[in-house]
Amino acid sequence: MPELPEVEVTRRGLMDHLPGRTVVAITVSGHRLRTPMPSRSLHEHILARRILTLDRRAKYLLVRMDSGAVLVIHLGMTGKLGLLDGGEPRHRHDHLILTLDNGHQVRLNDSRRFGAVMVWPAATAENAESAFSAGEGIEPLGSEFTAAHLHRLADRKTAPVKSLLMNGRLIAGIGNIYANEILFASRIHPATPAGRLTMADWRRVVAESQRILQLAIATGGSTIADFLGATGHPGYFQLHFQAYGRRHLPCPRCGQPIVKTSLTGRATYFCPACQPPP
DNA sequence: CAATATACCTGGATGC
DNA sequence: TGCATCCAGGTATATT
Repeated sequence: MPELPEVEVTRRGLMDHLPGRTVVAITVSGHRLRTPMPSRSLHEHILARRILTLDRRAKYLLVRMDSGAVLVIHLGMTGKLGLLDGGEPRHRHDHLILTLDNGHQVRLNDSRRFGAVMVWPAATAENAESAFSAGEGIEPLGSEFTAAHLHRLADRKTAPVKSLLMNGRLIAGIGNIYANEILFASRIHPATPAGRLTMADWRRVVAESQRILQLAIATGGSTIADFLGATGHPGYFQLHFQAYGRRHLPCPRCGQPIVKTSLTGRATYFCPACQPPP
């Protein structure tokens, strides 16, 4: 579910309520997510600690504790972080529950269990974070995200430009929905070999990525099945979709029916007229 | 090294 | 209504 905008919306929602709070109880489900739930580390390094702030890197949320330890949460495909009053019954697929000193709870609910929870203990957190961050791509809303940089990244690459946009080791946070939307707005066919894009193409990709991701954040992210921000509000960016999920519907620009294909195993939507094949 | 396949899971939609 | 099948926002690993 969640790509960069949904994770950022979640982060902002939690920022209003978590900093300053102390974690007074931790409950985990018996299940493993993409990685085993680090129950021991959670109790050793997160329990009884105060939350300082929350950051985001790629699609990961970093919850920074006053001890210097960091709780890292990834939402996978179906993960949601919700803020609850507390006292509510445990729900199916609640895999991590942090109870705060004001009685409220933060719950990670993830039916498909593709999410992940990790803990970086204070003693090694700096190294862990550098290593982690080095493995993630550049931030689309950061200063490194320039046409020149992308042009260099794509040099001589024959993989489809859509795959490059979605390759988290090169570019962080762009998943299937936003890759489709960005390429539609940039008028670039998703299957175009990445190395064939011109500087002018990349300038459009940069501008449209920033515009679309920021608009998505401002509208609360995309709610397709059941994404809710931390405060329980749905997102509305799906109302702005121009291509994603619109097979057979008219292209908002020229009226031709949107086509759906599969690229690298992912659903791919585009307008055959506005995004001519390479 | 790059492209592709597969695996991890549940649940909703669709079709018979 | 029941059952089988397909599909889904992500990512790591193995295999060509």
